[in-house]
Amino acid sequence: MKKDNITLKDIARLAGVSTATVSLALAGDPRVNLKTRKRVEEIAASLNYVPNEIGRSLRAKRAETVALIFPNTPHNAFGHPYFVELLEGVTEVLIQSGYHLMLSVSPSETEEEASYNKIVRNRRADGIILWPASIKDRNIMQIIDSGFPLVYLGKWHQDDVMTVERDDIGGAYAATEHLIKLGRRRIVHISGPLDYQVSIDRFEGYKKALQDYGLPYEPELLIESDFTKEGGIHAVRRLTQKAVQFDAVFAANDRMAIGAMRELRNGGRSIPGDVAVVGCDNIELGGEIEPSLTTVYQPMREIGRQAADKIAAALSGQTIDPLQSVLPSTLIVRESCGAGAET
Amino acid sequence: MKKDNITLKDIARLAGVSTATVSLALAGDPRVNLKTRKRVEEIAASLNYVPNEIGRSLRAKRAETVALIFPNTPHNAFGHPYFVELLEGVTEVLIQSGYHLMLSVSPSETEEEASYNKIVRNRRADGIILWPASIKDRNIMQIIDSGFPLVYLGKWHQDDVMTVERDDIGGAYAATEHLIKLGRRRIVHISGPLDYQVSIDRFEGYKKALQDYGLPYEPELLIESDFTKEGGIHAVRRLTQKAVQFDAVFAANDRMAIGAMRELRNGGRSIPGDVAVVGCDNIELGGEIEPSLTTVYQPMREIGRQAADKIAAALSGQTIDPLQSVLPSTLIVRESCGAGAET
DNA sequence: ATGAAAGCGCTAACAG
DNA sequence: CTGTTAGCGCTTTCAT
Repeated sequence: MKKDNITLKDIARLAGVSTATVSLALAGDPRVNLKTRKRVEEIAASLNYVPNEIGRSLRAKRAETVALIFPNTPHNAFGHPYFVELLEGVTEVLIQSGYHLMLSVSPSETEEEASYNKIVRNRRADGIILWPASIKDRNIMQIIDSGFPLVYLGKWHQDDVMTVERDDIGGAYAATEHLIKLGRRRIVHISGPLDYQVSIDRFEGYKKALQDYGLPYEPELLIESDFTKEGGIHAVRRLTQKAVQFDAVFAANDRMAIGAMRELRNGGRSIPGDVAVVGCDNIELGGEIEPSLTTVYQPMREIGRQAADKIAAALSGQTIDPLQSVLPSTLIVRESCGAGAET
Repeated sequence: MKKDNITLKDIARLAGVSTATVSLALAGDPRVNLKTRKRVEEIAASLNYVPNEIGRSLRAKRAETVALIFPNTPHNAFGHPYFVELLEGVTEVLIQSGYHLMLSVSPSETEEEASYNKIVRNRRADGIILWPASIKDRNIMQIIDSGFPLVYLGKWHQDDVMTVERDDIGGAYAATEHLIKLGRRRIVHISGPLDYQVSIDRFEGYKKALQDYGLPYEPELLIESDFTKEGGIHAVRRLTQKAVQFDAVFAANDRMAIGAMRELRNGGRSIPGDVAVVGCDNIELGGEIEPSLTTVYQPMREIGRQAADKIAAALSGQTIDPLQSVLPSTLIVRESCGAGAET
């Protein structure tokens, strides 16, 4: 059972040299005689030696590990449509750069402080990629102030902090603009909870497009919801109750858009004939339903890649290319907006 | 910038005691005077002391970390429908038990050996939860033989190895039985690649149900495919080309089932009227399409929980409840099978 | 070209 | 009750 692992000492003994020499030899240091090196390497290989990284880490004061911190809030569980793609991008780069990935779920907001603090100070990770839970996050300030390497996935108000962002404002703008260009004039926006940065930004993009095209923003056209399909359904019900007139819906995510579509059709309205609908996120479902959902695609995989790139570069002391990046969104035009295009 | 962290030594100096005393005091050891303990605790708190876990790990020879190893093969990327749920279950328990989670993507099969070996021996993790890439995996044997704590997510041929399994055979059996009870007699099975255990098992369950109900297994009713929607489409095309008669389809996953449905309707066949369809996995999409997809649900979150439970128990030296668990599948009856029930 | 020794931060056995 | 000491596995001067 569970025999102890081979250490440098074992190899040193067998090779008849000191541990220091073994260490140097295995590191390929030119100072050590070729013959000794060969011998050491052979013995190491035959014993199936794998360095104990804990020892190495303690010595080097580096864990060769990056922590990906993801909040565990109702709107940001792992089931979040972006999570998997982001993770793919992050692992792809991290593995290639030789870092381990520690996945940390940030717990309830009350315990967040202790949690962040631990991750930062217990030296288990050399750097952090952080998906922010909410905008009001004092604890993040602490990490940043401590100088701990961090990539923040979102907007941050200091320009010396590494960030990788999706362009939520631009995406929402494009979606709204698209509807306007198709001749829609009374465009409802079903937003997420407005204490989330993502909700605020998508709302912002919506308003900006209206304004740029000379349409008034009317508060009755804004329905604040919760990112769920049911939320989309209820949003449409509220509009119907209040007898609000509208010919288009831009929902801040696909699930709400799909809920809205369902309820609209239940109410006898055709899509896109009576009401054009555009969502956000490009979840798989959107491409399969009838009519298929026009939506905004955010390159989360690439965001993950760039975040990992930045943290890896920072950890190896390189200067970071652009410290902050915003990645463009793409409008995916399908049937629900009535543009007649297919994807 | 990045000031060095507080260590025991710092506290010891400030408190005027030795590091050993500080260590004991913070561990709440009763041997240390209450007054000194209080003082030490205060100083530690005021300095915001967080133990360096690397040092602790080296000493304790434990990393307090569990690695989740997930293969990076075409059929098992993070986008796999089960991955997120599994991950949720695993993190839920692991966090509660105080373990860190290291996420390891096992690379190309050629490099697998080196990779496993490293994870096992470099002491970065104390235990492994392993999602097997394929059935022919010599390397896993090595880990098991070495006595390294491992939970294998699937079937394993030695009963002293910890496993948590979903019941693929039972799930497939239930799906097929359901179709038979609905009066279907010529049931096609669209399988996954038959060098995957999951494909073999689901095929097995299918055959078993046929046999139990006195229906012959006919090789022309088996189409081996690849778990993709396109695979489902092509499977139906092949059946049509060969003019095979059938009144039901049991697909080994939902994506193939959905592809099959699409192609069947393109060919003018109604669902479930002409052909009843049942899938496997319970992906979100299945509940939304028209007609909604009857499918087999596997409790992956619970599997993740139990796997984490087992590894945590093993690491704390407890005896494991049942060493091996098989979790039951549930048939989710919707519209595509024609049972008239709704979910 | 190699070895001896120190030390990363922590804990545990043993003294005092 | 507290301090001393040693050592986990590794790397890195500094001697030799």
